[in-house]
Amino acid sequence: MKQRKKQPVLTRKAILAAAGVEFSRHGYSGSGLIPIVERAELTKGALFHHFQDKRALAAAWISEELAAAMQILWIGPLENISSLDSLRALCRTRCLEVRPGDATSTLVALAAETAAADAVLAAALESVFTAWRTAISGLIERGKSASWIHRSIQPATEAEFFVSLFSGFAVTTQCSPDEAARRNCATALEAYLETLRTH
Amino acid sequence: MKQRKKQPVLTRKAILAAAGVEFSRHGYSGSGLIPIVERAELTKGALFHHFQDKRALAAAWISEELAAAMQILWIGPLENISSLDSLRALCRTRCLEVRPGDATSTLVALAAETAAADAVLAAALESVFTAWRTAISGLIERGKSASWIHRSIQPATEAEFFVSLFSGFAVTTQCSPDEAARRNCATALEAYLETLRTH
DNA sequence: TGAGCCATACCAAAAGGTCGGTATGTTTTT
DNA sequence: AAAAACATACCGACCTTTTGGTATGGCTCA
Repeated sequence: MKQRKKQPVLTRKAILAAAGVEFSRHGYSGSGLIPIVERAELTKGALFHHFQDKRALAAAWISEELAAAMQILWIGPLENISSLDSLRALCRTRCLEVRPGDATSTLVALAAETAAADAVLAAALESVFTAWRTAISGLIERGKSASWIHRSIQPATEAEFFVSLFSGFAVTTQCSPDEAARRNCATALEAYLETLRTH
Repeated sequence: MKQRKKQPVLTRKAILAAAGVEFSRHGYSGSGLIPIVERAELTKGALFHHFQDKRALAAAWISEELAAAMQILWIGPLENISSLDSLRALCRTRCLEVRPGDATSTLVALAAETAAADAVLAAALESVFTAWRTAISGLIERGKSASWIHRSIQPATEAEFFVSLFSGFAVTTQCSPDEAARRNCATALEAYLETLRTH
C-alpha cells in the first residue's frame, strides 16, 4: 500500500500531543500557541487548519488524549478489579505516583482553572470526570453483588466521594510534593477503603 | 494624632480587593493588570508602586486576603468546635455552600494552576493550606483528649486527608455545579466523619 | 486541475512593565 | 517659624513583546 508523505492525522496528533505538554505544564491560559506549534515542529497554519481556535484545540485534547490517558490509568484497571484488596493496591499505586503534569493532575488543574468560566471546556472535562465516576460506581455495584463491598454503600454517592478525594490529592500534592504527604494520603486512603468492606 | 489626607493603605487594599476578584474569576494567568486597576479605579502607577510585579501582587493577595478569608471560613470555626456533631454541622454547611469563586475554591484553583510552576506562589498557598491542616489536626487532638474522637486516629494524617477531600469537592463542584453533586458530597462526608467517632 | 494540507507573512489587541512628572506630606536646616 | 530638602504616593503616556487569529499562496496528491 502506497503511503502519503504526510498523513494529516499524524499532524493533528502531533499538535494534540504538543498542546498536551503545554497545557499540563502551564495550564490553559498560560499556554501559548507558538510554544505548542514549535514543540510539534509545525506552524500556526497547521494548527488553525485542524482546529477552529485555541478553545477547540483544548476541548479536542481533553476529550481525545486526556480521556484516553484516564482510560489507561483508571477506567481500564477499575473494570478488572474484583476484590477490595486489589482495589486498595491500585489506589495505593495511583496515590503514590501522583505527580504534577500527569493525567489526573492535569484533569483537575484544568477543571479548577477553566470550568467555572468556560462552558465548552467544562463540558469536555465533565465527561471525563463522569467516565471516571461511572467506572467507580460500576465497580461498587459488582462488589456489592459479590459481597466484598458492604450492601449499605451507595454507588453514585461513593463514586462522587472517591473522585473528589483523588482530585484533592492531586491538588495538595502539587503544592507540597514531598513524599511524606503522599504517604499520608495513601495511609488515610486505605483506612477509608476499609469502610467499604463487608463487616 | 494627626491623620494624613490620603491613606496609602486604603489604595493598597483596593488593589488587593480588585485583584482578588479577578484572580477568583479568571485564575492567575487569565487575569490582566488593566482589568485589576480599572476595577480598583486606579492606575498601573499605583499598582507598581505598591507591588514589585504581578507575581508579588498575587503572593500578597494570597497571604493577606485569602488567608484571612480562610481564617473566617475554617480556622476560626474549627477552633471553637468541641463535638463531632458540631464538626459535622460545620462540614455540611461548608460543603453545601461551596461555589466557584469563593475562598476555598480559589485557593484550590490557584494551587492547581500555579503551584507546580511557580515556587513563590506555591509557598504562599502552601502556608494557607498548612494553617488549614493545623486547625484540623488541633481539633482532632482535642477530640481525642475529650474522647469524642477515636484514639486510633492520627491527627496529621487525618488532617491531610480532610483538606484533600474538601479541595476535591471544590474542584468537582466547579465542573458540575448542580445541587445533587453537592448533596452527594455532603452525604458521603457525613459517613466519613462517623469513622472518626469513638466506638 | 482541483481540493486538501500546511507554511509564510502579517495584524490588531492585549500583555506586563518602565519612566518622567507632580502633588502632597515630612524632616531638616537656618 | 520659614525655607529648603527629602520622601512618599500616584498618574498617565509610552515601550516592547507576545497574544490569538487571519489572509494568501504554494505544494502534494488524486
